[in-house]
Amino acid sequence: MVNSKKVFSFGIVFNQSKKMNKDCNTEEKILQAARRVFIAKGLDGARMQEIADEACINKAMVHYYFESKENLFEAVFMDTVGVFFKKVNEILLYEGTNMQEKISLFVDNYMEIIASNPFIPQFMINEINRNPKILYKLLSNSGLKPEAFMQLFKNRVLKNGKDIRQLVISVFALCLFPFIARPLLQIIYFEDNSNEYDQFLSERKEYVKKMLLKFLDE
Amino acid sequence: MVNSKKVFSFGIVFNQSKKMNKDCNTEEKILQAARRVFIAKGLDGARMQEIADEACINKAMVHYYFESKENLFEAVFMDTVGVFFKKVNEILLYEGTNMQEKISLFVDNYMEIIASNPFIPQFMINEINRNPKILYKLLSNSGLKPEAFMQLFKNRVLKNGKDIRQLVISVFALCLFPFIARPLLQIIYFEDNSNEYDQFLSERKEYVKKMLLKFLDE
DNA sequence: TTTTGAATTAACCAAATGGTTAATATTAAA
DNA sequence: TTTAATATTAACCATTTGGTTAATTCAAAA
Repeated sequence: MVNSKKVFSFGIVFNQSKKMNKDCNTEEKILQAARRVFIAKGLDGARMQEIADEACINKAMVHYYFESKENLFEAVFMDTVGVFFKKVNEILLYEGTNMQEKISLFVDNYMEIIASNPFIPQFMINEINRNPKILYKLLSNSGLKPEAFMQLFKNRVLKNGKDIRQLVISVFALCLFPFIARPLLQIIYFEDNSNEYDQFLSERKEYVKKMLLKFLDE
Repeated sequence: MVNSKKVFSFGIVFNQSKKMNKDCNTEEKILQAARRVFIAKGLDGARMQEIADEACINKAMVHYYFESKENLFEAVFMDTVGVFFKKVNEILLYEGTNMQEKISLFVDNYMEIIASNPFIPQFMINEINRNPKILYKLLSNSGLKPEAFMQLFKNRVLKNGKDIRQLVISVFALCLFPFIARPLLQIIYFEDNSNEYDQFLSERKEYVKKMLLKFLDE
């Protein structure tokens, strides 16, 4: 039998297991391999055999630890996006003396986080398209409150409550779109030069801040 | 034998075929059914049988007209995005007396086009991630020139050539992101109320224009 | 009316794929 | 050292799936 530790542990390994093998444990190896494959191929494009190969284990082990492909994918998704949400949550707590400073801090830190996990936005969008309900689970699991973003624009909220969602979504748009549409944009506007695109991304923080602050300036 | 008319016709039906059946022709039925299924399920998630069912024809017909799934997908993609590119190309020709007016016209018309094909951005992004090379084919087929967008910001180019790509990509970001990430945003910021989100989208044109014009204002 | 090529269908096929099983190895506790 | 639970593997299985085929229908030209 199988249902003793693994399923629904979502990458958080409770050390209730007697032996957690020498160098690295199998469950974690599977999760990481699965993440790579799912991100590269998507849920439908991914093959359980490929995940097993990537993790250097027998395919039966994947089912031993996660039962089904669906299950494994959900574990990977919750793990990956959960960690991401936590990081975002952290930077929302950074203090700034005024709205301008808060926004600057947020844009810098947020784009930094995305830059080190550039696949996450697309991964989330794909999954939410496929299965919107998973987001509810995730939101309640992660403690991330949508209202927290609104706090960034406190002054603005008071002045013009109606526009606040337009504004928040614009911030995300400006930050995320260059990552989501990278392959497309890199070909069209950068002759498919990857280095140039990286350069573009690193310069973008300043640009986004400039645009937002000028827009918000009275 | 089979290779007489169909393959690579990409939805453009050349009337070289003797009988083009009464009400609607099969090739077009397949293309439309395939588009629906591919958009809903993705290339890997789509099933040839489902496409056949959706088109109310025998599965063998799909292979008869398009040979392989890959082929059919490419036909659908080229057809769909090709038509889209043509529409965008058209609105780029609209005259405006100055940059401000050009941008306003573009944003209005572009978001209108997207609103009536809201699935296209995500469809393109997915496909380019999977197979970046197809974009080269598409660009040369469609006559859409990336530089054409730059023309929108002619004044700006002269003043600050470096930022022009940041600007163009920001315009697309602000217009497209709310469509790409709709299911996510609708849940988080609109309590999953579809009507409210539609309202948000229709109001967004004004917002985007306001933001861009204020930013570009000297 | 006959003929000829295209259109259509039901049945079929081989490969891929998610998943299982039964046997074996490993580990740590008793 | 024995034991009992967990971890691991190779072989296997049923189903799905993209794709094929051979027979049939259909439509128009001769």
